[in-house]
Amino acid sequence: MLPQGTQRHLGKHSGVTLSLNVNPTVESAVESAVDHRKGPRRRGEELERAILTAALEELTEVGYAGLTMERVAARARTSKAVLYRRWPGRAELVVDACKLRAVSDVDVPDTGALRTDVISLLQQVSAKMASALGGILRGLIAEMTRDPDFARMIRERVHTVGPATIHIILERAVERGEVEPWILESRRATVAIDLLRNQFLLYGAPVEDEVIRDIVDDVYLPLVLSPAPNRQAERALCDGLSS
Amino acid sequence: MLPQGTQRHLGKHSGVTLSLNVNPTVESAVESAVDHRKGPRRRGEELERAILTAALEELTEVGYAGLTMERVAARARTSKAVLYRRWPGRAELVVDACKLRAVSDVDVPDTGALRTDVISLLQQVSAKMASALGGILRGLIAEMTRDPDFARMIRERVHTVGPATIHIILERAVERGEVEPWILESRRATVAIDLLRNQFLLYGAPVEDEVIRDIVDDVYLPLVLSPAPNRQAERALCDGLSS
DNA sequence: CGGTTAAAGAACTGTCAGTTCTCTAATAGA
DNA sequence: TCTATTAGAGAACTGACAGTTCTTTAACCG
Repeated sequence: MLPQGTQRHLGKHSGVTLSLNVNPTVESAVESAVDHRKGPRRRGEELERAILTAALEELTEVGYAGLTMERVAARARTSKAVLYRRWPGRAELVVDACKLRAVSDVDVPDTGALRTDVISLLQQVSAKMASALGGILRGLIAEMTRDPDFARMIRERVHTVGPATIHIILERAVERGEVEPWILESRRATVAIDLLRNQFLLYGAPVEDEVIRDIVDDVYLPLVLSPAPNRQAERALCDGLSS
Repeated sequence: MLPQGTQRHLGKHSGVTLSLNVNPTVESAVESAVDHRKGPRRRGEELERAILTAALEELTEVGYAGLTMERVAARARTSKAVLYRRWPGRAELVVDACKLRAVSDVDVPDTGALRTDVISLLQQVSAKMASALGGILRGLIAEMTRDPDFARMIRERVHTVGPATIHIILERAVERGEVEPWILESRRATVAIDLLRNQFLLYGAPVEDEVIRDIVDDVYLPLVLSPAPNRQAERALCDGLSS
């Protein structure tokens, strides 16, 4: 309505009003209707934690696409300007929020056999997808798909499930002689995680144990295990051991 | 500012203004400043095609996430209300726009051998991803990831690359004896397309022929071809045939 | 205590979703 | 041809939000 420049003039008008200390009743009435800036303020880490926590709560409720700076600020009971002093935009804020919560962290299984390692890993990831984090993950994966820059940011700054974890598992399998070393450089290495992600995105969570075993036994193990004279017999032996 | 109800009153005021036909100069000045509703109008299919074309152009320039009803309407030189008379929201408009352009259509290859069929299909898809459609595809895949309802809408109403096409190819391979019938029901069937999509989403377009051959020869064929006494010898034979 | 920094809140401009209203170009039917 | 109906085009509206600027004043430090 009025140009931005005239705000200063209005501020001076407020100053004039505040000079009416001779009548406390009038001053309180004016202040109550206009300005609420008095009160305890947070600074530094305490404030940032409150903001990141609010962001995570918004992520859980509305996903990445639905998250707004305005609502994060309101939830954290701070002002948008405070957010923009620290984070240039939504993406950076969300990345930091995910780091706080360790959204993507999993334990590296070490069961002594490749099959059970991979099944354990996929089960961990599936459980995470089925938790309150599932919606966050879906939104993050979608945004990574849409925006390669965001994907890079997440990969660089947030530890992600995938290549790193699966490679550790495969390295151990190589040491045990279950897998040949060239598999580590092959596209085959990450197929299990690729298919699990696919399943999650197409059919939602939870991904049942049966599906996980199918991915591992039907697709992944035939791809990565060292050649054997009779593959079907080997599979039957694995099934027997797991029962 | 004023309640919606008072619009009617303003309209009546306009009517009063238009009654000043006795002075054409005054009327032209008032009309030029107020209302531009005179002029030829499109109806039916011509109008819908203009809208869908505008939507496709916006999709190409800004992707799904950046597309707005307001800008589609402006680009099609129509009003938002006209859009909302036909489509409840963005998603439905975009789905119809993609149908118009046959965004996802590919020809089903029939080369006489599974390997060359699959390579041809993946090359077709890769070329499409590298075209102006690549950005549209990226945006659509992201939105399908984010919103399962949107994914269902796309799958039901737009012919999509993937399961259907690969199944036709596999059925022919079954008839030729290259593939056993149980593969059609297995998760293995769609692994090639899954990995191609992965490659596109992680590393962009184009997906090089070398990568496609890697996906097919290293991962897919070992998974789906009928067992043979010596797989390596068979692979060498295929390589020889393609040279 | 005084000066500086930055938090909290207000206010601003512009864009957009979704909606309602008005004027009037098309169309259909008598 | 005329009349009534439909719907297109544009205007205007409310509310939400991005990003920004300004003001007041709570913290903090020397």
